Amino acid sequence: MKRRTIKDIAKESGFSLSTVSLVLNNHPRISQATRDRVMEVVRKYDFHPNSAARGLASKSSRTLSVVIPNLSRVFSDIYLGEIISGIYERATSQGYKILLDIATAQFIASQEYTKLLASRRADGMLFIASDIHADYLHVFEGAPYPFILVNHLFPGKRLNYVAVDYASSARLAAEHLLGLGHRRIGLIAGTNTHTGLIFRDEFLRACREWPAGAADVTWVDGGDEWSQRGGYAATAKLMGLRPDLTAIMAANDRMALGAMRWMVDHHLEVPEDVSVMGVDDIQIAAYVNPGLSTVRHDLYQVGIESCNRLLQLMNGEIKECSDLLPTSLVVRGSTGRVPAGK
Amino acid sequence: MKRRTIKDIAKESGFSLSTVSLVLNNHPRISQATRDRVMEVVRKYDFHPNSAARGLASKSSRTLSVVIPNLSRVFSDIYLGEIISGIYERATSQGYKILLDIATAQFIASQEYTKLLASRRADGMLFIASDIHADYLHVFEGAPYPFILVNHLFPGKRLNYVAVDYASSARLAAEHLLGLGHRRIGLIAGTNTHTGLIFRDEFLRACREWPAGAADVTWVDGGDEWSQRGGYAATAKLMGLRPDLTAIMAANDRMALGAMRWMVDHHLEVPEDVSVMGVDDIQIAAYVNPGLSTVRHDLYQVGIESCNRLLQLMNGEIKECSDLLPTSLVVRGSTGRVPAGK
DNA sequence: TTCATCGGGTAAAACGCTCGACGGCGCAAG
DNA sequence: CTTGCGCCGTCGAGCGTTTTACCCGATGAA
Repeated sequence: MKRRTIKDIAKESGFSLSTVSLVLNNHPRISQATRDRVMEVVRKYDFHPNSAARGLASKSSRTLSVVIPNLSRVFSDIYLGEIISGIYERATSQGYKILLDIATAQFIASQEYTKLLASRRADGMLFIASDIHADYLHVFEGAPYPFILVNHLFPGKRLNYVAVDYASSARLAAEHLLGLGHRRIGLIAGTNTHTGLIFRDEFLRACREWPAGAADVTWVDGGDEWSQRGGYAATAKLMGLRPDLTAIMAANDRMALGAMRWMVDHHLEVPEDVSVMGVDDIQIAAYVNPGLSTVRHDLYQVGIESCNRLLQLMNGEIKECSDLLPTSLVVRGSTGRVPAGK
Repeated sequence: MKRRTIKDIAKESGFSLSTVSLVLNNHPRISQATRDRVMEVVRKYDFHPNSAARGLASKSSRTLSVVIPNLSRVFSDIYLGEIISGIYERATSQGYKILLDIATAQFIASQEYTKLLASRRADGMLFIASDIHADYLHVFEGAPYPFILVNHLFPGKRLNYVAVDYASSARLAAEHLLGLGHRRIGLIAGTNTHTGLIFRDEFLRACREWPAGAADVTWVDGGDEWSQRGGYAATAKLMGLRPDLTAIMAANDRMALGAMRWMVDHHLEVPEDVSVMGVDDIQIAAYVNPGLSTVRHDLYQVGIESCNRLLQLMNGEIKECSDLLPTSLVVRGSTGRVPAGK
């Protein structure tokens, strides 16, 4: 069966090639009557224009590249799911498709991130995969291609980004704990991303400069995967170092859940003995017992916004972008006033 | 900055257009000397051939469409992640890219699944998103396009598929529990997929026909999301109906974890009071306490194999495919002999 | 010496669509 | 009755590759 082309539609409908093309692209130049006649034939043959030909002629692939990290359990991370859903929603609504890539060693080594754009396979790129070591991204400085770092940023590099405001999260969290009277706090940080470092540093700063008296913060690394396991191990370490801690602050909810689990396993009550706080407000945070106090990061919104910005970059509406999205405190049962006499 | 084309490379290297093209496609026709001369220029300009033009001329997009379900927390399902990783690995190794789509209502309603292939945006489709209601897939019967159902199947429809052998899983699980002496078993089934139904029916059959005496199986639905929450609720229901159950069989590990959680909350020991068993062998199954006995489903392999089959379908090596992948029993601590006197 | 063969390269016709330039026609204004 | 202008539609020149013939010169056999 021969594949149909726009030519067949033209012949059958009695109009010219160009007319059919214009109809298919909803060009206002064409009258409703003509449009109807053409569409009738289009529908009759269930015709769909060849996208390669379209891409070639129009110089646009109507495709966005999305690069996700190569963590073993990457998909199990709700974090990513939310972002991708947001991106998908936005991209689809604008007629764009999503080309998915995983930032494997191979992907990086063969510079696929450049090829994708240079070969026009994708019109722009949303990079969710960066950690602190992604120096190769410097090729995107100076914006040779529409490129956005999603929920990450590199201080000092001129790379477009859309991210949650981790510094503000750190402040909200610190103020909450300090306000409850905590002065000996354990911090489980993520140090393999710049956003993680920003969070840590701002949290430490806020605790140091608290008007009602500085807090004593001990911090440890929660591991590169920001996982429950990592949080558990980090908590063990913290409590070993400082058994007198009254609060644990984890840089994300999953690590916080690990911390809570450690408390249960060691017969410590949350928040009576130790308060535990996370960041992100993942779905399960509301369901654990006690509910996890956290700072809400709207990752879906990050996805939406990144995609928006990328589209704007692509059609020249903006030249660069460095958005920080607001966060908000979510107080649940896992944090409480510092125990009397502690 | 003008975009370079193959023409520029031809001019600069002193060869013809066709020669450059042949070089770029590793055609044996060209001598090593020529190849080197051309590649030198290619590298000098960091040239990457336009993929739309390629696609148009070669009639292949070198892209595979992957459609995933529209569950709210779909990405948090390790199940999907494993499959996609497998697909990605295989596709990439063959020079194919992945076009990701989510089976939203919109996606279905606008028949994107057809458009994608008809417009040649993708050369083939891997459909992971099907549930029992996906009747619209009938358009793929008779193989108008390379299409494979991943880890699902529709009895009675001639649709290609690659799936884990759920019937064999059911038998392995049943034999394990029956062999331990259990005769009053609660089954948490998933009924929104055909594979789920196959599992349930085969499990019931195996229990009915057990040589050493049929078991009494009570089954309930675990909910459409096959989630921990669903498993928890289903367990509550089962234990309400039949407080004398000695074993709970869940159609996947996540529901089994929900069941174990219910036991903990109700001060029942696993497996001393009640044995609990799952299916899939997700990563966490080995880490819970006690370890979850389960039937191992190698979802990564399902991804690899589906992609393999799709590629074979695409280049005509096979005409259809209905693969069932083997499963194996994994015994951990959550199942034990039926309690004495019960 | 002649001629078939072959390795290695080239010319040029697709591939199927977009879009800017162009033009015919009818109607209102001059 | 011209002229000008808008509205609708058409012409046709690309877009950047792939790929099928075809060509040419060297080589070896007859």
